[in-house]
Amino acid sequence: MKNQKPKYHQIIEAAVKVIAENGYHGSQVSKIAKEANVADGTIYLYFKNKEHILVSLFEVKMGEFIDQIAKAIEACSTASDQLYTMIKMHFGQLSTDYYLAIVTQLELRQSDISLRLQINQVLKPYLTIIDGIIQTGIKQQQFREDLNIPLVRQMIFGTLDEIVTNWVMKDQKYPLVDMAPEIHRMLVSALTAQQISK
Amino acid sequence: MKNQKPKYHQIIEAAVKVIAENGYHGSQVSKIAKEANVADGTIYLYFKNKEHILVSLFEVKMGEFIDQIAKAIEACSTASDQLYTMIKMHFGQLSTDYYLAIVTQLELRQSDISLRLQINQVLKPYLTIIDGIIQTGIKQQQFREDLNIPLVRQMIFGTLDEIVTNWVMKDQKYPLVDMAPEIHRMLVSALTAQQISK
Amino acid sequence: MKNQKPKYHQIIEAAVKVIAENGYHGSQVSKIAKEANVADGTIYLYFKNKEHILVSLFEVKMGEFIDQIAKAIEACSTASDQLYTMIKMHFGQLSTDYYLAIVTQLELRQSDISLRLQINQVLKPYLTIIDGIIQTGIKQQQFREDLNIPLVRQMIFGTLDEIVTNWVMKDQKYPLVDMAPEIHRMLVSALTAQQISK
Amino acid sequence: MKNQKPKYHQIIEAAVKVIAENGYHGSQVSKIAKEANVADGTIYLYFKNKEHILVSLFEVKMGEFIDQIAKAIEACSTASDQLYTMIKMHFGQLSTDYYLAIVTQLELRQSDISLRLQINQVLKPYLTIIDGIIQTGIKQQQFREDLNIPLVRQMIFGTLDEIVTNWVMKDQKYPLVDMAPEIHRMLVSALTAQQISK
DNA sequence: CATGAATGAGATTTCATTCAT
DNA sequence: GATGAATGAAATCTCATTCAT
Repeated sequence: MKNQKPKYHQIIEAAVKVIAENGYHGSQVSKIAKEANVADGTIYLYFKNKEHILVSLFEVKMGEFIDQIAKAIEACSTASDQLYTMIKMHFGQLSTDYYLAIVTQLELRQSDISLRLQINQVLKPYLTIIDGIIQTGIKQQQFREDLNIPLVRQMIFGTLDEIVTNWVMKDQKYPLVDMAPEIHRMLVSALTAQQISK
Repeated sequence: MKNQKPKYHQIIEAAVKVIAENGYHGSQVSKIAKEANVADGTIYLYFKNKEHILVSLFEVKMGEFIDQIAKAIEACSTASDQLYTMIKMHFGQLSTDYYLAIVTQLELRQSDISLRLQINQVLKPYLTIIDGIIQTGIKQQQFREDLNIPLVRQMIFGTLDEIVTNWVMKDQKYPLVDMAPEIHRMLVSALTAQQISK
Repeated sequence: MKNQKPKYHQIIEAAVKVIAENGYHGSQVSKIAKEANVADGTIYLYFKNKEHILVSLFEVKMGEFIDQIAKAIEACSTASDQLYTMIKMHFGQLSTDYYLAIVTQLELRQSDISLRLQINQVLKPYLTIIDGIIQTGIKQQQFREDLNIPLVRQMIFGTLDEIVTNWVMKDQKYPLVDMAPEIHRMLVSALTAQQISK
Repeated sequence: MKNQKPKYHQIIEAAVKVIAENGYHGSQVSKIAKEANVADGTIYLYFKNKEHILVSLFEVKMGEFIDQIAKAIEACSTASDQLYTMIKMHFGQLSTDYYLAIVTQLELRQSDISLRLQINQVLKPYLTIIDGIIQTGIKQQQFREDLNIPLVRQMIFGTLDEIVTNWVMKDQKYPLVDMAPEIHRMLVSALTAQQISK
């Protein structure tokens, strides 16, 4: 698959590297072209414009990211396990891919709103996965049945995202994955029917 | 107070409006100057450069935002009440100030990293307030004593921030403050010592 | 005389200092005003515009410069002595007034052509003095009678000016006045009727 | 040779013309680009910035200027002949190239000191030629052996430069080259061992 | 398919000068 | 006479995109 459209992937990989190293505003098309070993004009044979490189980058990388998570979750039976797996995978993948973490958590957020809306579209399958976990939890009577699903989804995603962003900005001084159990415990508590606390 | 440094505040207010209406990249200094009814050059009597307008804007507006929250919280005795008040205030203030919500949730995030770091400094007092609530809850034995405070803080802030951002991006179709009780309930559950769930 | 129009002279002196220290393009009117301890607007009560400050500066300073030379020359009987005195005075005065040398030799030359033409007017009396010396030398049959006076004047002035400029640019590493006898000897030779060198 | 890097030379020639006609401060990059029939941005493919256009202009033009003189001098055996040739060439070349004379004698002197220092570097080979002539004259026992070479060089260059500048400022009303014999005579006299004038 | 030279629109900031107090 | 806050015109340079080869 990598050998189909080799230039296409060359350019995407070059873009990730260039953006991670030079920042969003320091990443000119010509710099990406040079890193990809193609001419500036060649970029435009594969991408409509600069914004399209970034959207495609996000599509490809987030696609893999989400696929990994989806696959891993299939193996889990309870909603709690699924959530735990998701958190570990989310943290794990971004821990592993240094450049990707910088690009998605810091640099790509500097894009303008039109690009951000497209990025949100790419994230939708991830949000759907989260929704699925929540619904599973409700069905399994592990989570409260009166949960407002979009709200819960925003809590979960907002929490994970904020934690990763903090970790990236603090130069990854601690192992991100170690945070998973604690986060998992808190999120499950948040969603679980409370015993009468007297 | 508004009459002290009137031009300074004129320019800040103009900047909020212009950025909310034209987007970060569509907000030229000359546009802000025209909206503020001053000459382009006048801007530079009050602000070192364009970035400094944005930092100042954030300082002034977030300063007020945080002060309001801090004051409201003083009246609350339990950590749970404090948290509820904070959520309501956070949502309430951004619901009320349409322009400010757009600017802080969407537009200012497009700034480059140097500006984002300055913005983070401005947010610190807010994070300190959150930490205070958590510690109060622990002391009052309402929250678990083994909480990882930075992590909890990131969960709380990430959750609220993601919810507001979603609300802004969906054109504020629902009353944001109505989300407060549900969020509060989930967050308190997340932090509360769980009964043995068998 | 200094107490008449005290502000006028304050501003001139401030301009010399500011230009010497900050360079021509680093010398804003506001900087000169601050150095002179007056308000920006006050400058315009004494000078029509910025260019006028510079012309006036040159008039005052070159006026003194030329007066000193003229007075010294009166005491000399032969053209050769007059020339020697002139050279010594020219070098001596610029050696003594560090700031003035920088301003006249380096900074003021960056002015535009309209200002340079005015500066040339101020220099005219100096050129007249040089012409006078040449004519005296011819009358005294010390210099050749077929000299092209404007040309000779340009040689003399061009030589002195170039030497001073080199001296200023090389950070005044050697005593400028020490060059006088050598220069004098060469210039006198240039103007003297040559013996048949067969 | 002109057809190598054609745009580069187009821009240089355009710069000379535009600066001669509009003055240093009236020569915007866009004006030079229009005169050169290229887009504004094209300038920056060949020159790092505006200052670099001016330095390059001076390098190219003075390079040719100096080469011509150097070549012409090779054919002369005595130092006196060399000096005469140099003067004639110096005057001749600037007489011929109207625009160049204005640019080098008047406009380029308005540049700031950093540019002037670079210009001085370009002039160095010319000064070396002058030094060579002086040394030849000494070796040939035509000139005095106790000459202070740097001083003599400054006299020669300062004289020629001042004369050309006067000629340019007076709108070239007389044929500059006609001055050569007179100047040559005076300079040779200045450097020649004097007969005892008793 | 690939190239890369050329394009040209667009915005921040400075600073001489004014004028109401 | 003196002030200094306010003015606003003006120009360099970048970089996404094109198109002839």
